Amino acid sequence: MQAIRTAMAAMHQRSEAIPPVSPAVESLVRQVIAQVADKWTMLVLEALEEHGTLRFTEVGRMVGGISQKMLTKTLREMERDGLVVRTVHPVIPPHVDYTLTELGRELSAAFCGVWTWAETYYAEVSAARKAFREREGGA
Amino acid sequence: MQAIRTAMAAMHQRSEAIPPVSPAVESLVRQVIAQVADKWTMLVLEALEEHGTLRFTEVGRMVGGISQKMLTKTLREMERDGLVVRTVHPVIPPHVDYTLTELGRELSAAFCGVWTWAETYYAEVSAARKAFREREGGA
DNA sequence: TCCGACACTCTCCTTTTGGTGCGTATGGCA
DNA sequence: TGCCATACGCACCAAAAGGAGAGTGTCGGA
Repeated sequence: MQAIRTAMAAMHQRSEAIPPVSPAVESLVRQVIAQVADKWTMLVLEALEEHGTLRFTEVGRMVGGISQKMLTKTLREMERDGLVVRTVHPVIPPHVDYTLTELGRELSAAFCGVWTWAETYYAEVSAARKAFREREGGA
Repeated sequence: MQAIRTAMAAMHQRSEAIPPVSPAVESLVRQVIAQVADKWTMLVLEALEEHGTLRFTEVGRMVGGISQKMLTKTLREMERDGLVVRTVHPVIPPHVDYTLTELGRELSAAFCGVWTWAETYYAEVSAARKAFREREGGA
């Protein structure tokens, strides 16, 4: 069934779906979106937005339920993408601070709408899931 | 290093980081966010918002670069969560339509800010990545 | 004296994600 | 007669995500 893929690719190259922006920009935007539309990124963003500068373990506490591995990775990626600044204080028990950049704060503001949506409609999503289960799943 | 995890869990249970909302709601909201903050979900949402009602292959074309498996899965989850309506026309070459619900349109609107952010700042993200590479990576 | 704390890194392991390709039902078209 | 198109489900497989736990280096406190 690669016919569908071929058709997709062809259509995509001809960019029928996206007339206003160039394919290159589209691709970059999608890359950024895919990177940024991540659960942990969103959560860390929220934590830093709400509490300002935090150190490693504090971010972990605020986010809750994240492993150090994922925390390190997420923070590194956010630093790479210019969303946070990482400040290392070369003292003997290590001390590292993380702060949102302007870019990070902007993104946080943009995600605010999604948070609001989730808080506003999570009950409806639950209801929809229940209805779906009863319609297709259990019955 | 499960000390950190234990501390996190304890803190989280005591919900020091999230005073305004109850932990149960928080958990649900996070679940919804995690579900919805997905690359394909965002892309499908965009496609349906922009083009209205589409059928399976059309969604695939609009999104671009998605396999049928992921398309099916994403669409099913969105249907389950009440974001799209799936209408099956029982004709012999199968015909299935997908349309956003009001909930879906609201979410799409909420994500609009993130899209705008990405379009506005993708160049800065690229620059930040380049700088980071030069700082830590290659040099 | 010896453990804990910080901010990681590294290894091992399981789970999830995602791709490819095959099957399917059948009316319409060649 | 026989192949195509639609919207999938299913099986198999590779790759990536993600968690658990151990190691690190030094210093201050018990």
